[in-house]
Amino acid sequence: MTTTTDEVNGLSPASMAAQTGVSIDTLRYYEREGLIDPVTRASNGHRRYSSDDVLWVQVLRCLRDTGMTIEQLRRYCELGQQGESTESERRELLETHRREVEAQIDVRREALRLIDHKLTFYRREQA
Amino acid sequence: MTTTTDEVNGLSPASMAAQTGVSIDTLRYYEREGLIDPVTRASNGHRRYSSDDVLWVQVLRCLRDTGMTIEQLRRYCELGQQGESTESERRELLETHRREVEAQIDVRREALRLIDHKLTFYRREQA
DNA sequence: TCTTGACCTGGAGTGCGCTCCAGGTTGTTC
DNA sequence: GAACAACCTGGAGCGCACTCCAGGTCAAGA
Repeated sequence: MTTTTDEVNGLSPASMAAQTGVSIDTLRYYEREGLIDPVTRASNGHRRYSSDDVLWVQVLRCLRDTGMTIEQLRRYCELGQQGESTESERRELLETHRREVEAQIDVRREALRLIDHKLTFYRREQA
Repeated sequence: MTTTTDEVNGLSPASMAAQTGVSIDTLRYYEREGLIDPVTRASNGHRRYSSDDVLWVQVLRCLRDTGMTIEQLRRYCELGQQGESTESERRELLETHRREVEAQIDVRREALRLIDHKLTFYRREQA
């Protein structure tokens, strides 16, 4: 993750992968799928990711990690490209996902209860 | 989910699916994969699920819903079949998964923060 | 000049967890 | 006794999100 002088105009794919935790292949895949705007290139055609790209990929990762699908993310990106008129739809999309994430937390809290119940059983057996 | 008199000796696959939220196909799949002990059969060869089966499938569902893989669940089941001597390993497996679930909750809490941040932005724009 | 390494492209392959299908049996209903 | 519904089996197929691959370009170092 050492930033070389080559990277004054953006991060190399390898550095980007290191910074975001998203593999080079996956970064290219996201770009193909329209989840990342076409990345600027160095003179040799290699990608150079901007700091905005870093922030955006971190958002993507956050949303993916919480179960938003590629399809939904693509929709969200499309709306972003279509300008301000789509803001209310984007907001709705996020609000829907927010409820989804809260539901996921509830499921997991319930799971913890069940696991703890089982664990007290195992611990009793072993005492 | 109406319990017919036919089902005094156990639930039909359809009722089981209704009760657990796990499809008939998936129930068979779990049985094939060793996640459910071979289910008792009616005289015509049809499965009859016991109330213990119901409880167990609910546990399976809970663990699956929180990301435990089929492979891990199979391991857990194998240990269960091998008797008391495996209890400490089962406990470890659950404790590991417990930590996993807590990490999932943390990821989701972070996601909520990010989503809320974005939402305040959209709401400000719209005000 | 040759090699090496990081990257490029389009497209094929992979792993997981189901989900569906064809062809068959059984039991009930008209 | 014909039709229908619910189930059975082994095995094929599917959708998703990557992940890998072959074959190529380019720039820097020995």
